[in-house]
Amino acid sequence: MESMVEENGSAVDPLSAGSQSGDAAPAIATSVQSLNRTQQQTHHLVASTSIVQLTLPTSGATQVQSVIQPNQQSVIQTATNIQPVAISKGNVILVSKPNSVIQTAQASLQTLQDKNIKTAARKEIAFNDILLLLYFLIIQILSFWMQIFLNTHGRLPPLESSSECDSNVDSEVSSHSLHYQTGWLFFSSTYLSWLNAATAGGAIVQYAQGQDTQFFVPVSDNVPAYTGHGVVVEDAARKRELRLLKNRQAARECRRKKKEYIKCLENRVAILENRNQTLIEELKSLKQLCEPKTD
DNA sequence: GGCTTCGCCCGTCAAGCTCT
DNA sequence: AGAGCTTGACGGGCGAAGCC
Repeated sequence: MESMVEENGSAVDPLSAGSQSGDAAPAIATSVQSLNRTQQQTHHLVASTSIVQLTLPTSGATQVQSVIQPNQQSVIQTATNIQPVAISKGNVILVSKPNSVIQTAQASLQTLQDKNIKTAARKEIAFNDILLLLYFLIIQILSFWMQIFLNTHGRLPPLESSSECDSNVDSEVSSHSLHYQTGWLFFSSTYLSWLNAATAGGAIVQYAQGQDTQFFVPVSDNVPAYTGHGVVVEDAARKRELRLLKNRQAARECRRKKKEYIKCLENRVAILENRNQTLIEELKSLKQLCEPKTD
């Protein structure tokens, strides 16, 4: 991943560069230097959402500076009171250096923390989207298969062990022209507890233990279209759900990138305004120096 | 307290673009 | 050509702030 940290005022366009590679994340203009420079360590810079996030070595102090570097032939001089900041792995950089172009107001600390919480919550929502889709598919398949079984047997499928089940269900299913693929998920009416566990970020799959009505649900990587009694059940709904899910995630990512881009532009504005002001002041001082003394 | 407005975020649709 | 991706546009939900 390429880092998109601005250095010396040259900004990187997060949309033009980041969107191409797909994994590059833009960062707010903040250059990072390790005090342990001799080791030539490459620090991994990640900017999820709008927050500069660094993945740094666990040891060693890290110095955070503004885009204005010291010892440079620039009209903008760096303040000398740079405070080394020890950064633990995965922490968020908050620039708070006096006289820096980039100032992190104290009030924005809370904002960043809130955004962290919101970002985490949205990631969980995205994860739950997948689980809900999975749940939706399972319920759909389950309902259809149960209906077929009920129509032909007048009862629910019996309680059977999973090892016996494969062949039994196979014959039942094939006799009813129910095409299915590999993988049988042992399913029961206790699936709600499984769902709760899954949506809570816990277990992915829990098999029921058979104290109540149990049945089997065909599950495959590609949920097939079923043919029962000559009626072809299209998987258009499944495709639509998948498309909506992907577009939902794409929209989130698009908005995130746009916000990053806007923040980057705002930062460039701040830098250029500061530089402009400094140049004006330097021009004034030079004019005063060049003016002939009149006294 | 109830209402209106505003800002923000989200999901969805559709059009354009890219890739295979 | 078609599938998939990206993004602008639109509408809805929700919370905060202001007004009565």
